[in-house]
Amino acid sequence: MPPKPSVSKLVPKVPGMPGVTGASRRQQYSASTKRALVDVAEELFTDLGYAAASLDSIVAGARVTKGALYHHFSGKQALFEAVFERVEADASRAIQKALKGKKDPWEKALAGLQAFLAVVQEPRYRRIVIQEGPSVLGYERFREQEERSTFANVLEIVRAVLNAGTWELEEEMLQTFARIFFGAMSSAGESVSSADDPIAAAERVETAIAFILQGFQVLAADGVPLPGATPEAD
Amino acid sequence: MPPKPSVSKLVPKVPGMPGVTGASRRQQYSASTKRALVDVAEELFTDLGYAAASLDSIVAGARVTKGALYHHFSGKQALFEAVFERVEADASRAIQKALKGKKDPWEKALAGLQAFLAVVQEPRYRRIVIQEGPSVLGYERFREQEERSTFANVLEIVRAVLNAGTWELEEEMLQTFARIFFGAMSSAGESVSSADDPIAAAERVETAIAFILQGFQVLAADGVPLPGATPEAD
DNA sequence: TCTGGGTACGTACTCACGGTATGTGAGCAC
DNA sequence: GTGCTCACATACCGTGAGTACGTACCCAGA
Repeated sequence: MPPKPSVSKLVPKVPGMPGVTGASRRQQYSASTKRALVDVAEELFTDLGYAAASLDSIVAGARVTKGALYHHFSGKQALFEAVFERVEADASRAIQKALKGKKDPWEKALAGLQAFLAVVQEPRYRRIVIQEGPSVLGYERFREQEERSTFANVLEIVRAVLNAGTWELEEEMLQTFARIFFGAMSSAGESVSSADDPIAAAERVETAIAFILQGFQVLAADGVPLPGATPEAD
Repeated sequence: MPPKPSVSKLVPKVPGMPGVTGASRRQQYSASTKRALVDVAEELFTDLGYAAASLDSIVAGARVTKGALYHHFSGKQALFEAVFERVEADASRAIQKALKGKKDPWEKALAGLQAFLAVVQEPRYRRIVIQEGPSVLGYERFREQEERSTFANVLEIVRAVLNAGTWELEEEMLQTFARIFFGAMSSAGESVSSADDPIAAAERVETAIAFILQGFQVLAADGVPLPGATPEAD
């Protein structure tokens, strides 16, 4: 319990909620105002979108004022970026977790795909990362962020799968394939989340991508070189 | 209410040499104010983005006032939608044109892919459709628009390619494959347009996608059924 | 214990921008 | 020429991002 000053004025009370004390948020969590702002912002950005979520409503939800917000963030966009990074980081961690322990590249790929499809269906990921991200951050910054988190996972998986055989791909070609798969999975994931039957849709996506990967295997077995590959002793 | 028998037309009087300054835009192009607004809006939305392009600057560029704008459009978003639809329609036409005359599905696919990669590199398409579209229109409306134009082209190509062999795919599975390829091409296209060497990057993408399609062919030759395919007499 | 500076806010304001309400001249219809 | 509508123009309003500045609190050092 922090030392109680004689009078705390301007306490934003919740009207009609006698159970909630009038103590200011600052007194309760003075150290975590920033987190409270990000929490509320994440919710409002998810529900309303960037433009429609006003700073007034965000600071009201966090029970602070705009002064506090501008103390911690340089502006609305910076607040959004904080939210964006957290959502991306969470998504990346979820995928990493799914990959954990899988040793076989194909198993890894399947687990990663499933985790990715799950993430893409989260409302906050869809809204904040996919829908608003490019517009608010600008395409360059959006791409940078993506590169460091979710895309990195896809790249890792693709690398594992494509290098599993007798190929040793050029880095640029590998990046190209990763881009292609990343886009394929994103788009497919979005279609899954807006499908009438998401479970069936997810299965179709998994089947389709597995089929594509199977094509890779067969080509490898037939000795067809991957484009941009340098032959490797087997 | 009786139907209007005549169409009111404003004939530009233009008594002599129309000076560039002075005369109101209404007198010169009163019938095409709407198009002028869309033209200017397209340019400003492309250069500045949706939020940063103010209506004041748009109406100033079109040499009208906000009253005129709100006479033709219900608001800023409606104006954006008009721009969006035109850009999408142009893109779709460009792809259709590239497909024209190609009979062989593989040839068709390659031409379509190249046209798509070209479209994705246009600044207005990148900014208005890819970057701002989902955010401004909302995901649902964005998806709808896409479905009717660019995606429809991809679907057509994928249908031609996948049905070329001995398969007859279920419609849903076909849609899934089309989604996957659409996403792959979008993502790849974006990476192409932001690459240091777009030409080389485009070649890599074409190579990679051709390789994937080759996998389909080989699997078909090996008699591996496409998932969701009903066998067909050959 | 006093004091000075820094931190973490709160308050009150400005300004730009989207949207609206209303005014107005030009051109038919009769 | 009178009245109506269309195609705008102008003036205004509300909202919301961002800013200037004040202030309570905390800690360090004298």
